[in-house]
Amino acid sequence: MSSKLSERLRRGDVFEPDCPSRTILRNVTSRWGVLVLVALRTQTHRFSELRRKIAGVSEKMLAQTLQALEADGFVRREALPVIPPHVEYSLTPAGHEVSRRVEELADWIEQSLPSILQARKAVRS
Amino acid sequence: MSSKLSERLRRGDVFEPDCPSRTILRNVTSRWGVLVLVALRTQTHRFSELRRKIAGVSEKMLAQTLQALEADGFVRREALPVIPPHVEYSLTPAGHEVSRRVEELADWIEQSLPSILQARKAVRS
DNA sequence: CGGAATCCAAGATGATACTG
DNA sequence: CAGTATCATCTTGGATTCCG
Repeated sequence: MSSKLSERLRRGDVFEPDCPSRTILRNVTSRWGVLVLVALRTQTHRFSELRRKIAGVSEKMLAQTLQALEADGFVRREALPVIPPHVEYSLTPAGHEVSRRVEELADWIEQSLPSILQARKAVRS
Repeated sequence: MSSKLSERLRRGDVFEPDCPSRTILRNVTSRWGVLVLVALRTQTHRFSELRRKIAGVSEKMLAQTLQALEADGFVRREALPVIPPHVEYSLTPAGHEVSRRVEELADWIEQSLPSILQARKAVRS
């Protein structure tokens, strides 16, 4: 480590327990955050569409995840003032940047799944 | 969706709740899994070295995380039969592949942190 | 439809003590 | 040193209910 603490904090350092980058990273890599980011890559989605696409997520967790990603500036929320309500979720430019990297990770795992499962040991996590 | 369910499961699909790829993804993107993978990129590490490098992790969680990543075939554990014990952790070839993608994500967040924090809203997750 | 609010179960995390 | 075991706690996650 050649850099001083102040420098590392300015630039962000996930190895520092109090660095905000850890929080961002947690939101992005959260159980549903990953899937939301990947799901929104192809197109904007309504709340209920996301719920269907991301099988297994509850309303509560999806709403919570979307709020966190919106707060971090990765997701844009547009509510059309109509009845019944109509809300569109899409990626911001920054969101597009992260989601690209998240998807690369997810894609690699999906494609490598067969060999991963073979190499997998019997030990349970 | 043009592919049938059977095909999607063969190849891995993180949007399928029962697909093993979701479990792998969770282990890899877990709170400490991400940091372990990035930490091991530069070099092999002993248990205590990892604990120091990944500030904030408890012994229990580090051990648990390492076991999960080892079970998935991403981390190799080598215990030298000496007293006191000496254990080395390193990445397998597959582990190197995932960690590369994980690091790209972490790096982007670290470097973009300033602009992310500016765009961040006051809403709390 | 798209949530917010509430309650509760389950899992993740941590501090501490102990051991080969 | 490198863990394991135990217990306490904090956070996640889900089901349900209600509302504009």
